[in-house]
Amino acid sequence: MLLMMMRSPSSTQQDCNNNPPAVNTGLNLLTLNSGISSTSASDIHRNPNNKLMTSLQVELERLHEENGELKTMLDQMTKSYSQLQAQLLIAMQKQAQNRLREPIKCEANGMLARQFMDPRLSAAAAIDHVRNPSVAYSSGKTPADHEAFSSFSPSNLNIEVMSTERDQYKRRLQTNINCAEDALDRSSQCLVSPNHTSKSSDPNLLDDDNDEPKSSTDQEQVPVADQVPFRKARVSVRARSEAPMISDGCQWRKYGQKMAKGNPCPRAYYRCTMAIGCPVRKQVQRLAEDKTILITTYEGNHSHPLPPAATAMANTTSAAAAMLLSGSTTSKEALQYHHHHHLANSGFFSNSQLPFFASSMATLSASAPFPTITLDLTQSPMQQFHRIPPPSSSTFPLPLHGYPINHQLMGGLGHPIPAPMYFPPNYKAPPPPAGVSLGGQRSTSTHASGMVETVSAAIASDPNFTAALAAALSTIMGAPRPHQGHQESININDGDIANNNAARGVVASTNNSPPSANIGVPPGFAAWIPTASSLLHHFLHQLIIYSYVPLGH
DNA sequence: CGTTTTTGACCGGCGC
DNA sequence: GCGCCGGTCAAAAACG
Repeated sequence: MLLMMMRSPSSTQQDCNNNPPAVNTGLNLLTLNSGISSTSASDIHRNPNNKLMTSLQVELERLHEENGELKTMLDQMTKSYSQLQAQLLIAMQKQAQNRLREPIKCEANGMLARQFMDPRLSAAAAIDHVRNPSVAYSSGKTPADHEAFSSFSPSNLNIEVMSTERDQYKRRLQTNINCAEDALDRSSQCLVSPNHTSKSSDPNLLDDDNDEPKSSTDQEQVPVADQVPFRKARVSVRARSEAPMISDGCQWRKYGQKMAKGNPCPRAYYRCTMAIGCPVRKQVQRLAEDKTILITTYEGNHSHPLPPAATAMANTTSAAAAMLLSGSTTSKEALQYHHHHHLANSGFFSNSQLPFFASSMATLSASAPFPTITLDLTQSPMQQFHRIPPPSSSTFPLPLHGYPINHQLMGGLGHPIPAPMYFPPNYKAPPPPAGVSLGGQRSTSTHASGMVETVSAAIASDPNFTAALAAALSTIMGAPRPHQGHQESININDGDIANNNAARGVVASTNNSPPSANIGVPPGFAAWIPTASSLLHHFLHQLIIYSYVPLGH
């Protein structure tokens, strides 16, 4: 597309004018090409070599930059598209299995694991699991990806899927399942209804305003995505900071401030201003008990390309939200990770490959109105070691590399918080620098991904986790089957996630990939365990990556 | 002068 | 219905 515009500026400009400026890149290219045509006419005659070359070089540089932006936007659009197709696939599988199985029964405690299920996210995980083993942290795609993926056409599935989803929704209502219908927010995740995707590729259509059905016809034809409930997830980050706001790589504009009940410190509301219509918002408030702790709560997914500094953060929050919504960690009562148990039983500390690290805690809160995952970066390892998870949340330890100290996050208060350094998602942490005190732990070179494996294995090896996972997945699949044992199913032993065939990447935030040969998903329940496990796996990986995000801009 | 922040008003959800 | 509360809006002020 860019080449065409370069070769034929006039026709391109006309094309851009003919089309409504739904896509931002169209406007950018229009400006770019206008610049080319305006500078070339007179300058060629005056100074045919120098000026022309200079202007061409400048324009070429701009072209490269915008090309990169276009690629990013295309990635996002492709991501949404793949998620939609995943949704279709899982709906078809559901239909096939629902015909063979009995209706879903509620759990004994009344809290359905399904409460935090978003079938679309799980479906995205599932299809990614099937499509590509190397999907987890790869945002790059090849033309072969799209070509192969395009063969996975949903067009012939639409009618059947929609009827299935409708029936499923009715059944859900009839069984009085509290499925969080009251907390719809389709904009908070990069998922759109099929009609949206088919009509436009503009990522801005993920906004709230575009979620409403345009007509009764649309409502009839697309009842699935518009009616299936969608939980709004939040990701909260606790960090010690004297600054009024922790810089996370994005640009924010304050649009409100309120005094929250029970807290003398006001709560500030920020909106992302990196793109018009970006739905992402965040709240910043100091903890009432400890005013040195800053609580930043993120909500929504960005509808625009992010700077490198913000990418990891966004991936983290997105992955956390996706994980929360996907139900991989299930409900508050159903699953509590007592990390003492993990530490004792999984060799969490005894692993000789683990260096000194600052531990962080991720707390999954099921409290209304929104499920929230809290990343606590304020506590020292020992504090967390003795910390008791709140009864309404699920907590598990998150090891974060402890060198060097993040003074921005810590606010100079002496708690070892991971250093803010940005690395690409598939980055492997370098070995600790020589001379770094490991606090009594053995000093070895450790990769972040290796730590992910350890923690993931620790969590996944918990029988409670597996049981809850089985319950959660069973709600997706329709009915549980006796799985083949989590240890066999969860094969997390390779630091390179892309090569891990057992735990294949599956989070909504990063999932564009070429499909694998085995398109069909095995209907067995055991096949789904690695998928959910990889969600957890990915989440942990992202959390560790987040510990390297640079602060400040 | 354009952008950002401030701040009171407004709105919707929820409980009583 | 009323009040409380969280969240958002928007006009005015402040800022660069």
